Amino acid sequence: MQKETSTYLNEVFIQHCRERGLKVTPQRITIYKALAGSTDHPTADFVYRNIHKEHPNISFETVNRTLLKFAETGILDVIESFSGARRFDPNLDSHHHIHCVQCGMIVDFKDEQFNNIQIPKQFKREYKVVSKRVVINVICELCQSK
Amino acid sequence: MQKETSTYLNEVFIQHCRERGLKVTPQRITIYKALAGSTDHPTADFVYRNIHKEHPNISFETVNRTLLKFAETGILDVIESFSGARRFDPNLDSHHHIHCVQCGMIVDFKDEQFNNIQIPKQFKREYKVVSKRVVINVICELCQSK
DNA sequence: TATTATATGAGAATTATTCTCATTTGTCAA
DNA sequence: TTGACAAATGAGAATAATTCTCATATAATA
Ligand SMILES: [Mn+2]
Ligand SMILES: [Mn+2]
Ligand SMILES: [Zn+2]
Ligand SMILES: [Zn+2]
Repeated sequence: MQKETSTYLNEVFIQHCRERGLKVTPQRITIYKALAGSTDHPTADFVYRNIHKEHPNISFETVNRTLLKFAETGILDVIESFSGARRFDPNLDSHHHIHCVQCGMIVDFKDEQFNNIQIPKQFKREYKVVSKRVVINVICELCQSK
Repeated sequence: MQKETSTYLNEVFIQHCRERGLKVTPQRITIYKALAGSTDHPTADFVYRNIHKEHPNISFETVNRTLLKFAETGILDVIESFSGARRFDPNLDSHHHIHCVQCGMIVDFKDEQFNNIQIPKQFKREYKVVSKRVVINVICELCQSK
């Protein structure tokens, strides 16, 4: 079962790469698996440290470049951050974010109504919309209790 | 008229500082004036370079610290960015952003309907809302033409 | 299996941000 | 007005985040 899931992920990923002209390297497979299905919003450093235990030979440089390459080819998104490190988002479904302004935690939420948000008419011609999202800045429970 | 506007701005700013326990320094006045009424979304470096021509004695460190202090005390906002440098927003009115994913340009837009966006019920108790905004990621006209 | 374009890893370079500390200055009370 | 003093400033160093360079390795293909 574990094995089958893994095999399935591999196949999905290989397909992704083929379609985008990316070589299927062990490093990329590792990084992809670390992110697939996650609703985290990690930094490159976070991904690196996460996989480092199991794969100590993958360099930070490769992790970072791979994440950027994945973003470039639509395998994941670069999302808004409030300075500090760049944040990646492996969840490509249309969704919105709750963002704690103190600790930087980002939580997904779904909302059909918000998905239908349209760019104002006056900007429609000028700008080609890539994506859109509601971002709610909050102080999370943990940060409130400090 | 120019003079009166300037005097008025000074008074508003002095009031701001008094209410927040900030000392009114020439550096802070300069930085405040450079931002007041602007709908830009500058980085600290941009603000620094802007005022440097006229005020070559103000250090980058002071500009940066002042912007952070202003953000801390509600004189301006730190807004979402997509990596690179932190972006500030002197426009405190409730508004939304169109953000070019190529050049980083950010344009304000107003929308009554979007202002009424509520945090989903299930999160209301857990998170204290600080602000909320629609962010529309686009490719701007200029970037499209490249 | 040989070719080749692409990817990787190490280290250096660059950019952005924060820290430290000696000095200066705004504020306030006398 | 004039100190006293807490806060602010500026210079430089330190740290964090990102990108670049280039020699080597490797996936894809024919
Ligand atoms: Mn997300
Ligand atoms: Mn704005
Ligand atoms: Zn938090
Ligand atoms: Zn643009």
